Amino acid sequence: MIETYLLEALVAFNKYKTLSSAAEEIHISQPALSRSMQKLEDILGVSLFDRSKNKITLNDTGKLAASLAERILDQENEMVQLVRNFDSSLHTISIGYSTPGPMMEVPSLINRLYPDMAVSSDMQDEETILKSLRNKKYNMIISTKDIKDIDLISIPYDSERLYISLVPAHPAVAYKDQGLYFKDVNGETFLMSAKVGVWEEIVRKKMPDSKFLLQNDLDSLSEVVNSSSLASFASDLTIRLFRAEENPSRIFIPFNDKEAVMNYYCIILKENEEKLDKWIDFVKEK
Amino acid sequence: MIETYLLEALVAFNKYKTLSSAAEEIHISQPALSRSMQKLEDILGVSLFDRSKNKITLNDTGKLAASLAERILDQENEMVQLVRNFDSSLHTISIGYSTPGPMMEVPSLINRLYPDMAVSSDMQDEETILKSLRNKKYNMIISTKDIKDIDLISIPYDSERLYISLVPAHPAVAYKDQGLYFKDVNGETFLMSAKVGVWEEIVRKKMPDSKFLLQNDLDSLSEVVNSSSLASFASDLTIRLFRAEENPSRIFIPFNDKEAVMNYYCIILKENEEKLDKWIDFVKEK
DNA sequence: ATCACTTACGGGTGACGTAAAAATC
DNA sequence: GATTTTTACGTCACCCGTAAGTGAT
Repeated sequence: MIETYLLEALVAFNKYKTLSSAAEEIHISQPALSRSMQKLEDILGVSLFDRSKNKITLNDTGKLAASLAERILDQENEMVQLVRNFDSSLHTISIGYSTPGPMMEVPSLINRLYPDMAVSSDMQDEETILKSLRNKKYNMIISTKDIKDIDLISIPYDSERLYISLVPAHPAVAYKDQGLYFKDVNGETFLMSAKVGVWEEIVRKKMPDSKFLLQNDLDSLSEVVNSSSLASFASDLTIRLFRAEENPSRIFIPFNDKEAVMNYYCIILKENEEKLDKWIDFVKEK
Repeated sequence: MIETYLLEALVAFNKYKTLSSAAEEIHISQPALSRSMQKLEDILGVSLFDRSKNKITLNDTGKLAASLAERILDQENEMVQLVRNFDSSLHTISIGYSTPGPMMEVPSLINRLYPDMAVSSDMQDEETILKSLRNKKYNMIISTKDIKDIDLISIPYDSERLYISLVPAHPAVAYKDQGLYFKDVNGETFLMSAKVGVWEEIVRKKMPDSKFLLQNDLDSLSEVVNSSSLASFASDLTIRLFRAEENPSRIFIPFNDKEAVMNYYCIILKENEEKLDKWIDFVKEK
């Protein structure tokens, strides 16, 4: 049988055309490469090169061998990739989201239930995450829609109400206890994360006269928010997670509109039921 | 990169299920195989086995790896085959025939022109050899038909006249000088090689009342012929090749029928023109 | 006790690099 | 003289087999 290093040597020579340059490229000495080529001919029992005293080139047989060798090496690399990916998929719970709220909470919950598993998170629009769930790119998604299907498990998972975040001096703070409506603050300028998923569409629609200053980075967003008197958004979920109530520089007031409440569903492929058994029990009992 | 011996080891283990039996099958010690499996896991950075203290089995990742490894080994074997076949095709002139006459003569002529080339000979019916020429299975065919085509070279190559071979006591020997006709010996019983190609059809058609005793092996045919007084066939070509005229136990009389003469054409794919240049010149000058 | 696997250890093959020679440009 | 390839030679890596150890049947 032909060892892989010989195939690599042949492919390198075919690519770089001289023994010296090919040897340099694959970090072996030039005599070593020369010997490897001889050995390959010996194993195959076939002449692969046209040799003159200080020149060596592949003959037709050699070119054929080199192209076949390249295919084998490609396949070997593919094997390594596939095996590593498969293995990592066994040790990873991959989750798709359409809004950032659950994405801040779920990974740590998962981590508590499956301490040896890695968790990967990804946010895309509703349609994309559902497709990727079916593609098995995700093991589960947190959707804003309750999708019933024979091969899917859908469990209600929490809900999230949008809040407005205001400096204490803002006049709308008067609504703190009773809450307010989008129309009450339509026209206000908001600082907002660029990655809020479906929320963006809602606030733009309900407050068409408002301006939204999008910030890509979450850290810089909170920095800007803290040093500015502009309004921004929060939710019951983020307030709880970040203990934001303890921050005296901001007052949070809930929106009362029905559109300000997002109901989430945890959706899992039936075939992943066993893998996520503990998580499913946890969500159902919530 | 993963060396081939590691893939072989993995595939063997997958096949024989225990390290000890697999090791035996591939003629290495069991500890060596154990180490190879560890090394493979190390290279891939992945666990391939479920291990208990004295039992080891492939896990799902391992099964995936084993099946991918098997494909790679298959491809490597295929490479060896293809390269060897290609090389041997470079050193072989492969010729298809539809009759045995030229097959007895051409190889030695070729050999004289191309002393370093091997010659392979094969007899099939007209249709098959033409197809195999186009398939590149043959470099050239000796056909009984003159085929004109854009990608073919067709050169008249010799002709062959059928003779009857008789014991001197046979009454038809009287025709020795003037020749005879098929109808003159219709009804005669002939000893004949089973591999005479298109000749068989001709003699059966022209001498419908004759019986033909077919002999598979050429050597035993000539033995039977020599020890029998039955008629058999020869041709100017075989008489010349075997100096059969010097054999006193047999008289050869030509058939005068036009069907008793076969005109041959040497047909070559244009793309093989260069490879067979010397042969083409030789045939043209004949 | 036997079997199956792993770990430990010493040995030998063979792939490597360095050096040198030969040939071409 | 610089470059390219091959041959020669000594070295070292590493793969192997033997032996020993551990746990399961």
